Amino acid sequence: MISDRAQRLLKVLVERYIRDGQPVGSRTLARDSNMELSPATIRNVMADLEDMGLINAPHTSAGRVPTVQGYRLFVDSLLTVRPLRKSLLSDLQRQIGTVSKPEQALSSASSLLSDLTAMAGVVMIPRHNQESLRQLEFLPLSGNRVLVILVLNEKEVQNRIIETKRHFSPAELQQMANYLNHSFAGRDIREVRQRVLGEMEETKQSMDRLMSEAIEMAQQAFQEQQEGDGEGDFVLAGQTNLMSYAEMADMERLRQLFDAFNQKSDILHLLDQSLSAEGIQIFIGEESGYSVLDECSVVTAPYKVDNEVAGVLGVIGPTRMAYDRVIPIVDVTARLLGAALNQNQ
Amino acid sequence: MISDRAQRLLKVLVERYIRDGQPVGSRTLARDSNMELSPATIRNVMADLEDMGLINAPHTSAGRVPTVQGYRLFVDSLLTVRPLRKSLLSDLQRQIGTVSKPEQALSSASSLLSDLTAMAGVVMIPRHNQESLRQLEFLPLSGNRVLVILVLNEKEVQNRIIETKRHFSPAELQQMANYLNHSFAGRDIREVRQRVLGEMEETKQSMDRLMSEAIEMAQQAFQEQQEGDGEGDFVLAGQTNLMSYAEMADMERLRQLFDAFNQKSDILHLLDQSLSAEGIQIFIGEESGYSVLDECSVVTAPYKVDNEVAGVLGVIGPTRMAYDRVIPIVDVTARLLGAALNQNQ
DNA sequence: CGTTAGCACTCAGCTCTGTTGAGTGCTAAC
DNA sequence: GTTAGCACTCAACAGAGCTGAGTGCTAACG
Repeated sequence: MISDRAQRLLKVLVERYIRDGQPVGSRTLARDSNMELSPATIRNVMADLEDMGLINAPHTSAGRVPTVQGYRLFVDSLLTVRPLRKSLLSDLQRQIGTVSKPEQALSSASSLLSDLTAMAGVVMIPRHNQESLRQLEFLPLSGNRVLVILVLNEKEVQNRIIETKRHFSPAELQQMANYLNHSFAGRDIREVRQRVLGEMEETKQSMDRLMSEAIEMAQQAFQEQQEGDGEGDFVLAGQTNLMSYAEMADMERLRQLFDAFNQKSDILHLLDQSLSAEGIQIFIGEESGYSVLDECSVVTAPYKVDNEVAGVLGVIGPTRMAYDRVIPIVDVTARLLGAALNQNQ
Repeated sequence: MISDRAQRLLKVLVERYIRDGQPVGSRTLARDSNMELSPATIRNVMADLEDMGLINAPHTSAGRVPTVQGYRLFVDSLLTVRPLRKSLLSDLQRQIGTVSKPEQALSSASSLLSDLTAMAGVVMIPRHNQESLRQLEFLPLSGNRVLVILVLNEKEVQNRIIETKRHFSPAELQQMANYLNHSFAGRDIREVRQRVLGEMEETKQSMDRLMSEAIEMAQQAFQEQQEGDGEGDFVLAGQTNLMSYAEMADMERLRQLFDAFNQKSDILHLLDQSLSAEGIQIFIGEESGYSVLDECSVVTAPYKVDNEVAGVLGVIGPTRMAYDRVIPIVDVTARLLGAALNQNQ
């Protein structure tokens, strides 16, 4: 339906528009395309492209600008990604690979994304989909409150406060912790959750009263746990980069976007969607479905730890971004971050 | 040196300028001041004020605008703060007082500041100036690395990883932790730090080898501790409010400010200065000494827990802010936050 | 029949222009 | 000391006119 020639011209037009942000006219396109066509011919083709909804003119006598559908076609079948330069690649490797703490790897990945693309870089913090309980500790607080410390996955420490039905002595708490550690240490946390629920029933009468109380406390501890975990979070760098783009110039739109960064929810939903995708995913303009991102594009890639998808990272910028550069950057960063987290854990 | 009449006029001028952001001319001022003076007289007075460096005119035939010194005089001796309305006060009390977790109190204080003032609200997270060690735990990791868990002040949990000289068995680690808990539990953390250093020397040969190794590890654990602690941090809300002020309109200035929020260092230094002050502190424009804040004013107040200054909170906005409203808001919020943290701990 | 040149037309953006209104400083009179 | 009057300044706005980039349409060309 869409001729080869028209596609080639669309490609040149989009590239040109991405390069300097001005609507592209027929003469410019004729020169740029190296196709030995006169501007008049180009104009005919452009009229066709406009009918197809791939480009449009901001006003009667301006050049043409790609529409969302135009970008889509461009990204899906016209784009030639340019591979990263060797030197840049080893730079990246050094900067992500050499950090000691995993949180550092995340934030440096985020900064790198934002630096390299001059846009905003986001890295969703990994949700370990397999968390094994290593050790559990109870410490008494004032009243009936107890501080629970959970050590997960070798070296991750989490803590929360639970309210118990009666007061427990330090010795009792110690005993309960011993029992729970003995029964559950080394198991996956989801398994623990389930077994705790199961044992609740089972031990109601049959067992030592203290043990069944221990199970009850464990249930509380792990239940809240789940909630705090699902919240999710991400590391962001370079929002301010977005301020320089003319497309974002009107304060109101930018403000909404910044607010979204703070509230995180919309952005998180979008990243969540990308979790299940295999490789690079691109949301152009309104495609994302979140109105805050209306004149933005988002390029994401999941990263893997232990061959399991652990999280997503990506870049947020104006629709008119250099996809050919951004895509490999996001891709490579995802791989490198996965590798760094793997080796480092 | 500066006549009473001139002061009264300066006050009206500043108030007027704060109200609607336009340079104030002699006719307006004559009307506003209710002083039965003609514009011509006012002009004479204004010329005097300009000579004193308290106001100036953006261009030849515009009205006058307060200078930094003008604001200073206004804030220091002319300002009449308007007390908060009863209803607002009880609103505040409800919103800060009823949260369960201390972190929630901090972030809700920050949001309240930003909502009420329509500017950016900052709350420095409290640095407990007295941290007592409650319990310490060592867990072996791969290689010679050990995970240290510190429980401070009843319910605060911190953890870090240290590298040991040789490999320790879990039993050894347990023994060392027992020893350290026995010797140091309940003591102030700074005291622990000092005593650890002292005992190092003392125990070098005289004691059990394991014990002296324990001391060495403790030193590592607490030393890094200090560093992580001094970093400081704050909760911020409502940066985007700043985008609506005409004063901040030029992107570059705003961008610098946002970057400062991210890097936090400049802002933290400023807040640090306010830690030692008794009550409300006000930095107007360049007074702060940090060029990012050049056209901003910062109003801060320390808040107390246990009658000891625990942290600082405040508001950042354009120099032209409604000081008479902002000051009581910051003041009351500081008190309420202190009360909330007190009762809740 | 696809391609091209030519032509009339549109429109954003710029500069130049004059006008208006708010404000000033100065001087002389009250 | 206070005020009225006057000449002057200047930002802001609106209108006019020009330019350059671009368009759609039509008719001619290979």
